[in-house]
Amino acid sequence: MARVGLTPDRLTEAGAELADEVGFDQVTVSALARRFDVKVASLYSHVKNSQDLRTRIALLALAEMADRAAEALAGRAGKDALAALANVYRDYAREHPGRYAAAQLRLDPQTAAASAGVRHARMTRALLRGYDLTEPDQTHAVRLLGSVFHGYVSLELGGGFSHSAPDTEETWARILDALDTLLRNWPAAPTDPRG
Amino acid sequence: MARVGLTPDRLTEAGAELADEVGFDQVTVSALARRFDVKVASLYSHVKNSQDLRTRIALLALAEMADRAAEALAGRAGKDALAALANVYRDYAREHPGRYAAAQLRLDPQTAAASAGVRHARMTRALLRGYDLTEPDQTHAVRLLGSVFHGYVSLELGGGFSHSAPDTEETWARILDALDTLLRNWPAAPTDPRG
DNA sequence: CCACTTGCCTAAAAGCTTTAGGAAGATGCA
DNA sequence: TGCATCTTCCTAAAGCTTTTAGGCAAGTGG
Repeated sequence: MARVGLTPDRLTEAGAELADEVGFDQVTVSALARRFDVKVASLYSHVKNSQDLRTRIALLALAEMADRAAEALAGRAGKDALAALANVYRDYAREHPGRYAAAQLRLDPQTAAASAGVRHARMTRALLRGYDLTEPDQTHAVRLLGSVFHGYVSLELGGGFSHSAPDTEETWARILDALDTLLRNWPAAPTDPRG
Repeated sequence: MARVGLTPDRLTEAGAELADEVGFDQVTVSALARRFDVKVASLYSHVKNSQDLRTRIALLALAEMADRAAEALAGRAGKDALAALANVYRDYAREHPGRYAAAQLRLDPQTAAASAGVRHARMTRALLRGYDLTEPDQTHAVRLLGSVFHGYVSLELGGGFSHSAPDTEETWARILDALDTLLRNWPAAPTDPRG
């Protein structure tokens, strides 16, 4: 009785909040039921199982980040755009660590293809149009940017850079500088080992 | 009866193998007990709890990677050393995905300080002595390398680069090239926004 | 050979996941 | 309004994991 009004979307949203509060791997069907003050089994009418719930949270996070990225990129080009996109990821991870962790969830190919992940790839490619890269190199650059953004954000979030002296703000700025320089002078052909 | 000869080290090693086979997050005290054909409670004499087990696996992975890195760096400098170190991480992650995942486990500061993590940091710094970087920049470069290595490896491992056209081998080579170039011409001061 | 330590065991409580089937609230149609 | 139906949430129950407490037997040392 006293229907609470559960829906897959409400559960996903609440699951995302829970993830940000206690960590993505602590998101459990039980915890979510507790949060709605409802019996555990009730959730299984709205969500297939635990994995399904986690996948939905991942998709939500990817979509939210893509929305932010699209807004940040609008009207920007070159280094401005680079910094804007990079900051979207970093800021999102800081504001929503659980959601960010969710976005790293390995999705099966079909789900991934239907996710906002493809928007991310497209936006990174769009950003690179501000630099002079032809096709094979553009893909390499997309992958480099993805690696740096994800690697930096996850190391920073995991405390990998704590305690050390120059603050991470400074490092972040310098890395964006470096990436911009690199993209503007992308080393052409595979260089000879004895360069 | 029939003592199996459990020790913390044997459990850790077996846990690492299990992680590589079924994924780090599937490493459970129960599964490990099954593997030794022993009752679950028996493991609790050797390992404090589930978290303790996971931490031990993480420390093992960090140490193994550090050993490989030390060997790979011996006698190398410059781009050779850069590629050698980078490949240690990439190869380790491919050979031991579960252990690599374990190495990302967030450790509490004390444990982290006593781990092989500090050797990794030292080796990256040593590698950078082959390039001309003075102190604040050196730290920035350490963080950049850490980000790229970790980011690339984890995206590649997670299938983030699958399906696309230029193969990842090629991209990896180009990224190492790019990093080498970047480190040799590290952009000096914070550049002006309108560079 | 006896005392002691250690290693693995049984037992049990507590939490999470998932399925099956029931009952009350909402909805739709006459 | 009245009744059938569907939906939402519930109880019950089985299975798995974690963790603690206490017991017996296998090695170890004197």
